[in-house]
Amino acid sequence: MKRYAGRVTTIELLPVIDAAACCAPLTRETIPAEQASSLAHSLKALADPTRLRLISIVAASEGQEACVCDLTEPVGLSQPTVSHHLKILVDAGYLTRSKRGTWSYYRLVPGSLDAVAGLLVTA
Amino acid sequence: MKRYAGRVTTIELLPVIDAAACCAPLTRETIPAEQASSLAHSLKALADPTRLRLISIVAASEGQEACVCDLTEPVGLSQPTVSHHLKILVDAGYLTRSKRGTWSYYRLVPGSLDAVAGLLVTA
DNA sequence: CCAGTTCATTGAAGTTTGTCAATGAAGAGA
DNA sequence: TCTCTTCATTGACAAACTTCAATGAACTGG
Repeated sequence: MKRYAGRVTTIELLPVIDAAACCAPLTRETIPAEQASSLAHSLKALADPTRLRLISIVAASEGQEACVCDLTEPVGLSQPTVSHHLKILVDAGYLTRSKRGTWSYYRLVPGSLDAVAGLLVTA
Repeated sequence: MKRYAGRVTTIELLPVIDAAACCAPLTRETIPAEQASSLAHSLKALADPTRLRLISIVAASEGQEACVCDLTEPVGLSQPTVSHHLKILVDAGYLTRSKRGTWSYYRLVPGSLDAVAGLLVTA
């Protein structure tokens, strides 16, 4: 029998900030399996070069927000692919989407990156 | 033509701490593609529930080290699979391996987790 | 109402990843 | 020397991921 992480139980996947609300840093004591899955999910959303660049571009943009059309050219990928990555980041709690007219504007969720970082740090 | 992250150029993949040595945090300015790949690589090594647990168990162990045989039972996976995950963590610079007799002992690289965390943090 | 723009979703194809069984290498102890 | 233990590597397979082209939904401006 093969086992795949996160397939056995149906765990609730929280946005980063909620996931960080409860827990001790990784190295203090052995992390429970469920928390490990949650943190892994948060990290996986971040563990892609394109998504890191998207976050970076959004955060560094005028007014701290950007629409899809601003993002396809810098990352050099098709619009559907960019939308796909953005969805992953929104679902994980790093970005928010607000639709105004025809455009979708994406913003960094304040504190979301610090929340994951805080779970990794040793201190 | 399909493009896959990290396949186009042959970039040198540094251990976490070296990768963190140079760079500004993610949100200050747009991260260059090469740095994004490097950081994504570091995060990917961490973005798995089993590997997070392995790090956690090793760090919380007696003497801050553990051998493979101590690790298979807690994570509930086969020995080859655990060795595989450990290799990924060593290659990424989070763990070191030291062989003593028949046993391989794994230790957390001090500062490695803080290094990645520092690249994510907003401040 | 029609044409054009922006963007999300769907479906498909190739790549990568996580896992195990089987095997092999290397040291420990009889 | 022979056997046992520990661990890494190999090969195979299924699931998940990344990407694109095609499509459709929704708003904008004539």
